[in-house]
Amino acid sequence: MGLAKTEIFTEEQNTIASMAKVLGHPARVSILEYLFKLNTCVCGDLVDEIGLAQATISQHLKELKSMGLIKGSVEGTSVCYCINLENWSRMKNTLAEFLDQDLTSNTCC
Amino acid sequence: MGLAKTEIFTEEQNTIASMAKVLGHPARVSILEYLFKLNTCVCGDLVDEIGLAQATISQHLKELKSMGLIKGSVEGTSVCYCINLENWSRMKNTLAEFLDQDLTSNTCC
DNA sequence: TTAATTAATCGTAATATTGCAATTAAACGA
DNA sequence: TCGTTTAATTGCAATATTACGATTAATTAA
Repeated sequence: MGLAKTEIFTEEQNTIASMAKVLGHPARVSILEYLFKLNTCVCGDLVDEIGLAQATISQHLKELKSMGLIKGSVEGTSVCYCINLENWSRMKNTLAEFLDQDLTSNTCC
Repeated sequence: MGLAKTEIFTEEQNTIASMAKVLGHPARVSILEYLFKLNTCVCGDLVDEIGLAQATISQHLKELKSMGLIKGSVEGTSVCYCINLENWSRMKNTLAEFLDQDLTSNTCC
């Protein structure tokens, strides 16, 4: 079907999955790393930095924005992007909690 | 195209993306949480536990197995699954390193 | 106003993902 | 052996994702 049956899972499970999903493409990972590395807003040069067409980058930026991980502000003819630290932190905590699960004992395998 | 241009990204970026991708579906999140909760191998009852068809569960298990996050051992007519702790830990560290990026200063936004 | 620049959006093609019914394969018990 | 049980695989349909050319919208500079 191509459509996940979100209604049979918990809110938490759907949240974790959608957070992970937005990180599930190397272009978006690359964009995020670049924004962190620059440590400031990035106006324009994302298309040059990553080797994808302008329309494709714009689409990935839209997904990152819709998950709240980045924010963009219009600056003249260009748009400046940067990490949304509050939401990034929220995501980090949610995913870390999931990843930090541990088995106290591993009785069989 | 539907096909990610993996060749233009770094090995690390592709690794992070593929790890995140496998966590990007609530059914797989649910399976992993169940395996952690039970704290032991699970033989069979995954289909009852999660409300998806047997073929669908089997497919998700296959993806988790191919990423090395779980391992299954044949136990008579059924198959027992459990978390692969070494690989889980590896993934946790890789993703944590990515998520722990921080901005020392946020000069513009 | 007009041209130039930049990024979003639209439209489209190719591929991937999700889900399930049906079938197959493997192992056990009678 | 034969039926039963369990899970993998196959085949298919529906939807999602990725990518990009072309267009549009918005802003600036001349």
